[in-house]
Amino acid sequence: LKKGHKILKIALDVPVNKLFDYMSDDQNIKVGQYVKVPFGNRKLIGLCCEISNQSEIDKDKLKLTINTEQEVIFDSSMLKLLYFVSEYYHHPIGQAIMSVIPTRIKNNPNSFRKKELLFKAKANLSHNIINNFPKRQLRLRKVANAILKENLRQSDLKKITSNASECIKKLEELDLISSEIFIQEIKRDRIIPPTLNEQQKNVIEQINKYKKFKPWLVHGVTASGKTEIYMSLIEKQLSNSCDQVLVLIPEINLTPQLEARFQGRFPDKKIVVLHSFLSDIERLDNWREAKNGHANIVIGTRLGVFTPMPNLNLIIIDEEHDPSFKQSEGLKYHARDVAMMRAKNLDIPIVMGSATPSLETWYKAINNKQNFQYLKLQSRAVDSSSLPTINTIQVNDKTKLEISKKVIDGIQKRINKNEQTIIFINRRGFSPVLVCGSCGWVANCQRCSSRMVVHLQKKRLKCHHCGADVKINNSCDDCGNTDLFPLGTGTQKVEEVLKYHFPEAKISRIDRDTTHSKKTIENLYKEMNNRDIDILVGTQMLSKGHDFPYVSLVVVLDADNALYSSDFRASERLFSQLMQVSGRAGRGKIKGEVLIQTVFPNHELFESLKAHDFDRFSNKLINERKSMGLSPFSFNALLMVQSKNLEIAKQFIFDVSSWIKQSSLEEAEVFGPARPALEKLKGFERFHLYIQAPSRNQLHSVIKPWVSQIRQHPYVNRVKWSIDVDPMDF
DNA sequence: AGCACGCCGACT
DNA sequence: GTCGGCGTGCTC
Repeated sequence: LKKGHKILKIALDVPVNKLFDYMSDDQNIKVGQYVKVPFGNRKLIGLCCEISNQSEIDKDKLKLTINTEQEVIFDSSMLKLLYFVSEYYHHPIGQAIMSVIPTRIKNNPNSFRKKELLFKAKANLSHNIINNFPKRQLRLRKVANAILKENLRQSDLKKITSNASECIKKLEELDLISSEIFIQEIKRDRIIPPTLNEQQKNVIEQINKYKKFKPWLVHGVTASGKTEIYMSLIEKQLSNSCDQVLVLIPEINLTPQLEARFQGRFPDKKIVVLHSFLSDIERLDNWREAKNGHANIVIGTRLGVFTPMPNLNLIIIDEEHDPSFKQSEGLKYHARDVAMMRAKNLDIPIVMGSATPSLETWYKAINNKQNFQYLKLQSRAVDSSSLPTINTIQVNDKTKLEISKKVIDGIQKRINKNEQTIIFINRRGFSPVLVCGSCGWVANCQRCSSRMVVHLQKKRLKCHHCGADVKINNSCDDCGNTDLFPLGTGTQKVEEVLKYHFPEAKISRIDRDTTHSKKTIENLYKEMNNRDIDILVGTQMLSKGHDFPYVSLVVVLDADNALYSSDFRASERLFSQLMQVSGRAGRGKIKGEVLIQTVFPNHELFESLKAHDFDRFSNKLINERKSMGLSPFSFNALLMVQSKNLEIAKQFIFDVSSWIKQSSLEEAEVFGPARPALEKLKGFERFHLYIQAPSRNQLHSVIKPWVSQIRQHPYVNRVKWSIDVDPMDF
């Protein structure tokens, strides 16, 4: 090793589970900085993870780094977390690290958001001076007058005249104006915190007793005032100006209202948000505010769990049960579980809240596993709002797709009272498909083994898996018959039936087809709050914690298909969703009612729901899971393999399956290989292999050597494969 | 992953 | 003859 040279261990975005060694003579280089390096015959950007004077690699193979960036991206505690995450989820270290860095830095490490300037008149700028400007320089006068009148934002310059920036330059040369960085004034209407009830106070007091690592589950019915509890805990944690708190929330919940609510509660604290609707540069800006410790409160969706925060001392996870905390592509992490690891590493408390906790968390909490503490809120925070009455409506196979008379009457009653109705359709696996009346042919997707969904008003068929979009044929592909009709209930069809029954009512629909942007969702909430909508028809999106104060009726159609789903989590999800949508009713002063159409009104799920008894149904599910050895009584991983070539996929999955079956006779059970519900997706033939172990340690001790073995398989580069630890959709 | 190398078949 | 298809192997 040359004198003055160091060895850097660098994380690169390549699917090889190791760090790469490079030489550098940069004396100031620090762990966590970005470096550009030659890799093969391309140049890559990577993160310096270790600095050493040793290398296992032949000296003549070691290359020199090209350059390094000043900014330190991750400190050692973040790197420790990322090492752990890479191991836990069996994802290559370099890809794990690189995938959680804001994309903007990767593309252009030196990009900072351009600060907008604000131009101000200096004391010597006066009408007199302006009048003495040369007569011909009308534009200069115009700009000067504007600034004299009031401070001028850079973005407003063009409104005055086209060459305003030249005029500004001139005025600055004449020393008549000054400029400073423009800071958007945020309306900070201080929100006076509501008086807390006894149970809220009790919860807060208990949590505040501990300063060190402790996971808490706050289990409170909808509208029991969980957010106010978070606020109070945050207030306590932010006693110093440099203290930081991380709040993680589900994807759909992050609205400007929430941000405003936090800002109102903490008017003198810096709050930043991190979610997918931000532009890259905004995201980077906010991320940097968190990293340099300026931001006191970081509110983010799942990726937010990887935000560097030097003075983090509390993590809050709202709606802990929400599936959007699990990333399903690339590094398949669960933000809640990563947050647990992070809190443990930092020895700080972590608070999870939900009205319908995930079975896993609930089970851990009530049994104090992993140090978990369980806290329950029994009643709603606002006294006048009581829980809605829940009723089932018996339907049979023939009538289950129709809207029953009781529902129609209920809706009419609300319309008369100027109250609102929400119609919830559990669309999972249920959409209108195109069927041939004479031979029974069904329109399938060409690339996936799924059915095409009918979109009537556009007269098109769409595949909800790959996005394929084709015109509806007027005749059957198989027999040529023209008797094609849509079968099943979709939100559109329900909307049509409702229009027929209530021609005067204002009906809106919320689902994946109507709601691709944040704006439409926000508009919808606005319209609901202005009572511009009478009936809102929608899917799972409706069950995500939004307040609709004028909704007094919630109707659930199509609830049953989850009861006999092959997915063992389907009934947990349905129960949770129904409890959540039920919580949408009667949030204000109006008493709420929930009507559920079902073929099985006596099913335990509906009985528990009617009694608002989460524990009752959860205990039943826990017993089922226990007897079947499912999560949380086992620890699981799912190997997914896909290839355009069926034979290659088959060969690969059967090979690796036989490897693990041989090596894990004692520690784990292996199921499969099997074809998933969607055998073919986007033209790829798919296979799954499911691994189940009685303990976390056993699962990992089986998988770790196996994954290295998989990476040696001759077909590894001919198939797409990945491992999902703690999978959610199996 | 992304790229080069190398081995085959099918073209001006 | 060589162009390009894909299978294989490697990257500090």
